[in-house]
Amino acid sequence: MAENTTLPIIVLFRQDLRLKDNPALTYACQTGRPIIPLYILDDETPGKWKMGGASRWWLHHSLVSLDQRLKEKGSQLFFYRGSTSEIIAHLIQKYQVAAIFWNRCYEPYARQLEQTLMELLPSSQSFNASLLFEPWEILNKQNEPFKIYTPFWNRCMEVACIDEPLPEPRHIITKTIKSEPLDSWKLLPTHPDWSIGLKKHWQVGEKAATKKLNHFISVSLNTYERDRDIPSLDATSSLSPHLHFGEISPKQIFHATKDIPHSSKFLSEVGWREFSYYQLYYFPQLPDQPWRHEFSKFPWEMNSTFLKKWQQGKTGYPLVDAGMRQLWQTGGMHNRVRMICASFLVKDLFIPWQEGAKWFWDTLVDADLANNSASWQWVAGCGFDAAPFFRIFNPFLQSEKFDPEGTYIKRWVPELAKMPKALLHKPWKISAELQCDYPHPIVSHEECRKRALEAFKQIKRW
DNA sequence: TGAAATGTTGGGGCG
DNA sequence: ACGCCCCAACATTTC
Repeated sequence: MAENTTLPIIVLFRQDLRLKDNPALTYACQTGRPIIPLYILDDETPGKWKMGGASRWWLHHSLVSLDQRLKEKGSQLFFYRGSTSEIIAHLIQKYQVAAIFWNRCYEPYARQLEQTLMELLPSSQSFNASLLFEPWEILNKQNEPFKIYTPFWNRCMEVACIDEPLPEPRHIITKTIKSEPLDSWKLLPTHPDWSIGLKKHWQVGEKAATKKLNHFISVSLNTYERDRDIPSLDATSSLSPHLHFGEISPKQIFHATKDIPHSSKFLSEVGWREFSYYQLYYFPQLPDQPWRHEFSKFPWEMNSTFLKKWQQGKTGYPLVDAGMRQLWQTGGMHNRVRMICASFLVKDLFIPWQEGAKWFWDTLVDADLANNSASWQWVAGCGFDAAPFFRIFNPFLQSEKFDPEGTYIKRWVPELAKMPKALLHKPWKISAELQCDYPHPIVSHEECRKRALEAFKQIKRW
């Protein structure tokens, strides 16, 4: 019996919401079969890591944008909600699907799902679209996974045969199926609508991502190394949410920047992203369990009052509060400030890093299981190639160093707008007459530091 | 991709 | 002139 080439292929979109450099889509089109472009909102499979609020806001706009892009190609995106494997099983039955094509994800639940899909329809194919290197391609001389970033990235750069990004398909022959209305998913907040700040700060979608990359290359790439740690400047790329949702691929970024002088510092940050995925691949418990075993008995203490003050940006530590408010209002936070806020939660407030990871998961538009988990473990000192635990940030010194004029602090903490800049770094010295609504430091950094070091000494002896 | 504690050095004030 | 002390500036060690 001749193969029936009219049977459709499902292209399952997940964290690859783009047309350019999308191998699953491109190779599905090349089969000549009709395509069913599909997005499933799956709140069941990810367990406790179902998408957070800020991500859902982003997702809504990204899906609208992808649907629009597909319509330019004579196609459209179909929407379903529920368990991915159940929906796919249903669609296979109903439409006699020939195969499922997808781009690989690396979250433990996603890998398991992909296995299930492959069993459902063994003619299916998966592709690499979100990493420069597959985790299994990069091993040390003993054929084991790297544990330290620098040799990992050096090895990557030796291997470096990174494919040119694929062009977007010219035309997409589509099999039309039933679909749910995207609005019925209620991904956008309504009562209250907290997304106003997000709207002001971000443009979502593949075209916006490309534009942002080009803008970064022409304006900020050559000063990136110098200015990247200064949070009042717009010196970083801000590509992380676009990367997370796959509106742009690391290969596109790599090829657009690799030959530009002074791009290596920036590319090594893309390398850290690769390293995070690598960690999650080889240690799937990364989101929950400390990678360094001795940390499983670290005496962190949950304290809901302190946690709440940290979340609200009311700790009395100006740079920490500025960061946490930037996060709440915009869904983003400058990288250096992330490290300082995270260090403060873990080493000053003494709260488990997992609590911080949960909050970031819900509030960041770039919330990404690999990056978020690996970065929190890095700060807490328990991850791969982590900052040694005893490296404890002093938020006052950090603001003196990286926000000397208080520009960033004043932008996000308006109560302090009229404060002399010296006091921003020494807020405990604020006199009664200058005292505004801004809180007194809720803890003493000096004492917290001592407690943290003492606790670290205890777990080390074990 | 720290910061504090401790150690060393060298200039200047002073008897 | 000299030794002594003080302490800032820098370096090294420690957490």
